Amino acid sequence: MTDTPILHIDMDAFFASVSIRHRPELRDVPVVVGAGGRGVVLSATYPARACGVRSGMPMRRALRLCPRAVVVSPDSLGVQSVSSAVMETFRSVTPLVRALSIDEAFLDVSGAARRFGSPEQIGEQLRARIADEQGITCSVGVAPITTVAKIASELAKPDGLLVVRPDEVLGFLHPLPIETLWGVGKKTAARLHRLELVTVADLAHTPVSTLQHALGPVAGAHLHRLAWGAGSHTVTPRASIQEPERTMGHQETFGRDTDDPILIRRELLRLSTRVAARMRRGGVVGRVVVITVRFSDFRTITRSRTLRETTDLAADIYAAAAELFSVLRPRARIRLVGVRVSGLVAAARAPRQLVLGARDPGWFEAERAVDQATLRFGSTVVRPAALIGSRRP
DNA sequence: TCTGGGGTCCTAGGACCC
DNA sequence: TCTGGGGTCCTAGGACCC
Repeated sequence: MTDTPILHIDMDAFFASVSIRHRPELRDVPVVVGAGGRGVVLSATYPARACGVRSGMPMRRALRLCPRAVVVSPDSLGVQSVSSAVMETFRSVTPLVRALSIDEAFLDVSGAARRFGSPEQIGEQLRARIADEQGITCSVGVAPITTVAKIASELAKPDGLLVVRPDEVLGFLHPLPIETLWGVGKKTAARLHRLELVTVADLAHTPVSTLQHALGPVAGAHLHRLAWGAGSHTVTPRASIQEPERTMGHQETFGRDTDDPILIRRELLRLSTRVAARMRRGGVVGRVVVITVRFSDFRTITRSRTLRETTDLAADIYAAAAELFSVLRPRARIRLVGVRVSGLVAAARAPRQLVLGARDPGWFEAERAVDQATLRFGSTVVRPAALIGSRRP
């Protein structure tokens, strides 16, 4: 046992680093990863950041700030396979790995001390291995609790490692600005600033009731605990069968705002088809269909419908999505539509209801055949008739 | 400077049931 | 006649994270 067993490991500028690995001549050039047109910056190398480019920024603005930047499309990079390889490297040290996103994970290394050394040594070994095997750098936070390890890795960036020992936790946390805490974004920070709270110490020494009044009972109590160094002392890997993802969805911004209902319905069908295929691949079914509509003024609404039975069929998902859209009667032009299914459960565990007049089982067969054909021949081979010959605007 | 796409979790009101 | 309290589900929106 060690007293600082939690590692948080975070790749440095992940997408941008992978693009440099592919094209070493870009090493000292500003590189911006993202889609063109109306996209935003996914990731930028440090030379690009020196020009003021930040992730989340509209691409157009980034290129205005840094006209000589090289733009790389994220699709071409194969980041998923790099991510999988990195996670495998983590698992070679401990089974207690929890991926938080494509490029970061928590590790509990308390059981790995005898084979690999102290948490700090393990962190350095993993950094060296990832640099060696993947050609990218990462940063590591080492702490007794998850929340603190996460902050430590952020402060260690780029290409660093930071250890926070148990007796250092409060001394480490309290001088930090409140925005550093996980879950404190723009709006929450603004509310706290109105109470003249600036540092984590300020937060810690404010009565819980005051925070709850400002932020709500759950968020207020949660932040107060975080300010006193609360967090998990261990890491539970996600067991995909018992704990499937809770929602799955896709959305897409049109190249140009539109009010053409045929175009919009066609897009809803395309998105429904993608979501359903992914659900079947993941072995999940769901009951709640949610559509998202974003208007040209960026106002965004959602509409949802709970189905009588769970499904993983595009036909069901699209039927609900189209029905939800048809009652909207939007007046403004539309910028984006999305389709999402929530209330997901593992298909094997879903209650099988025998309903009178139940759906023709032919649908199951048809959509599974599509899955098979797609697997063998690619996604353009089989698709709904309404999508044939269509190009997105 | 005109703002992506993938998610998670919380809140709050109303329906409905006991 | 003017009135309860709790629990759960559904729906919509919002904040946040990467």
